[in-house]
Amino acid sequence: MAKKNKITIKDIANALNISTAAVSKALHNDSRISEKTKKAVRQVAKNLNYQPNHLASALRSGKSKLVGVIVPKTNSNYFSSVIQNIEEILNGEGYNIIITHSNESYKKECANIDALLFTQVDGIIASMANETVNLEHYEKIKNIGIPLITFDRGENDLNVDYIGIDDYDSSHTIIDHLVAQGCRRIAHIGGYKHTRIYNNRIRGYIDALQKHNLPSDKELLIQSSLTTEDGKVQMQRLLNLKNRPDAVYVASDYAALGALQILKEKNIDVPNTIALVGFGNEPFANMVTPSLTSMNLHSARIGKIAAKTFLEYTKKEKVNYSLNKIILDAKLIVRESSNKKGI
Amino acid sequence: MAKKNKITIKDIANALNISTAAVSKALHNDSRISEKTKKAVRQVAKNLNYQPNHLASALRSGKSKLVGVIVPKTNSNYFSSVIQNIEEILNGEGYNIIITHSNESYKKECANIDALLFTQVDGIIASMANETVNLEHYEKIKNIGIPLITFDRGENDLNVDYIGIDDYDSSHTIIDHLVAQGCRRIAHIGGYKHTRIYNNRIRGYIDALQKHNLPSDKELLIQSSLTTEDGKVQMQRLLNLKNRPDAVYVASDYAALGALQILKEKNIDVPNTIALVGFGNEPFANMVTPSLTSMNLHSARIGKIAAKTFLEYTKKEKVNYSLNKIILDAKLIVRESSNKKGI
DNA sequence: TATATTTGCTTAATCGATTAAGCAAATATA
DNA sequence: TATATTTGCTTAATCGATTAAGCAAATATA
Repeated sequence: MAKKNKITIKDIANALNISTAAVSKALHNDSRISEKTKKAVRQVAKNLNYQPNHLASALRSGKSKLVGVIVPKTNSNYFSSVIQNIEEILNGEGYNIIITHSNESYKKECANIDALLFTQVDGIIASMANETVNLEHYEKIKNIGIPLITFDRGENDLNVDYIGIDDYDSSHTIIDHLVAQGCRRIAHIGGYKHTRIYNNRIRGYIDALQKHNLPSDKELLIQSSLTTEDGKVQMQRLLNLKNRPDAVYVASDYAALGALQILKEKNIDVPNTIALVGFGNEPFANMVTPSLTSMNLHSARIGKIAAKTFLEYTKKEKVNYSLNKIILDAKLIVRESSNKKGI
Repeated sequence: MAKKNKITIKDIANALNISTAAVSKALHNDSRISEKTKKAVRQVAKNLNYQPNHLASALRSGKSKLVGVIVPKTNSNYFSSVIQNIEEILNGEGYNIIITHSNESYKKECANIDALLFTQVDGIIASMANETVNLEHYEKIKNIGIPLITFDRGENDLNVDYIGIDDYDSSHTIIDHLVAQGCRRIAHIGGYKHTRIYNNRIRGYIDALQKHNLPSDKELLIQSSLTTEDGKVQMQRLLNLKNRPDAVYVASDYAALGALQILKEKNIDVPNTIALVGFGNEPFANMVTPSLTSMNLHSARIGKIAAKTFLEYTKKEKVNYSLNKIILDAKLIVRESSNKKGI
């Protein structure tokens, strides 16, 4: 019935014969409004089924109570878990989130940022696309003056808060583990060097090999897009080598999955002929046969910290960006694909 | 520098010594504004780096250009694919989407709807939580008069557009396949009957068995939450039967995965002792060993159709809800877990 | 009792963009 | 040439909520 005619504070004001200002204040529990009036306003609001118009209050207050989230993809468990935890924290403080994904495309990422700024979000929490090298679109966010928090894939150059794990150290943990398993010729299918986290993993890989006095063979270090498809391609490339590796450390579970499929196809014994370690601890790591050793990235904690970091900014008068790095320790989950001793 | 002082149409108007009305019209390419003025306005807007204030225009026009999406979970490939495709279509028409997930909880779903309505979305595309039986919160959306489109998990009682697959028919396809494989005692780990899609799958299962003159044993029909965890529990229950099934049709890949893990644990030959079929064709269906036969649900098409259905409504003067059912044919992807003949 | 403070509201401006109504100048038509 | 129409803008109201400024009545303080 009464479909179109939405209830506004004006309707409440008219019903009680008071001003809209009084209604607004009563609804916000202003101390200068009498309890009697407040009660009456709340009652009428309830009776009329009043729903505040968010656009109007957002326009007036300058706060949309929306936070934008940019992830490279939503169909990875890592990112969807981060998102869930961001949402949980922010919902509790009256914020809603707008989720966008770049699909690893720089162009899409730019479009996402434009869309989010257009929607007048109060802040942005982002993890960058693989393609992203130029950071101008992120500088745009900073220029507007709303909080910008990065996680997982961020860049030092941007000089904003960052939450992630210690990638350099994680590589050490993985190499230490593989060496302890008796592996001596360890390959690395890594991401692109221009992305900080992948660069750190590569550096960690090289330094850890050196630490163990193992040769660092150039043909064993591969840069990849880290998709399942490219994992297959790169694993095949490693198998084509005259001198094959006895272990492969892959910087993403998705690519590790592709590698595993090739290894199974070729009937290569995993872990005894070639041990395999992934990164990210996606749920399927536990589902495949052999189950995949992988690094757990604490997605839930990262999401919660990112959200809380944003909330910190909202309490400040002015946004002063700072590279506040929060680095968590990742945990290696050892499974069949790298456990030669069978326990 | 010029951080806080955002550029508005007033700034453009002042720069050119014309009215804000003229600027607004020029930016919207109104035919009553001269080309000369339009060019000047566009130039100044560009120079000043003008970004329209979405909240203001949304408030005035009554259109937020936001669409809410409610899914039970985002970490399933099915839902994330639907979302991606909704987004793709809607972005093309200038809409942004707000993604929320109920986490299968009725309470969370209610909260999501309130949050979306509060944000003044122009429409909602939803798939219901497992827990949802009462539909009052969805009626609220209808009362407000914005488009409501459901997919996958919808209810006839709601009488709104629905996009999904033919669940009843899908069960027939699966049973036909299992019977062709020589299975005679087929169990069904299904969802809750109160959810239409699961009820249809159950009805299809029962009718298909009858069609093949197979006994429909009550102990072989199980209602489940269809999580991986419950898949394990229910598979164990089936194995405890005196008269075990020789095939299990599970209404979700997640639960099928749990079932498969139990079967592997007990060293039961899949598919030869017990054949297994899942539903949803999640990516891991292809990753596990043995790979899992499953129903492909056309997530991309469903997302695109849902978005286009919403867009249809926006072209109409008034929203007239109608149960416009769009039913796609699901496709059975036969893999190792049910392929006894080996090809 | 006279003055100061507090209480409980109202008035009017405002956030930025859009739009109905209208007006003067330019152009078209009779 | 006189009138009608079109062009290109302006003025002012509006979307709904918030808030600074202010006022009268009630209460507190000197």
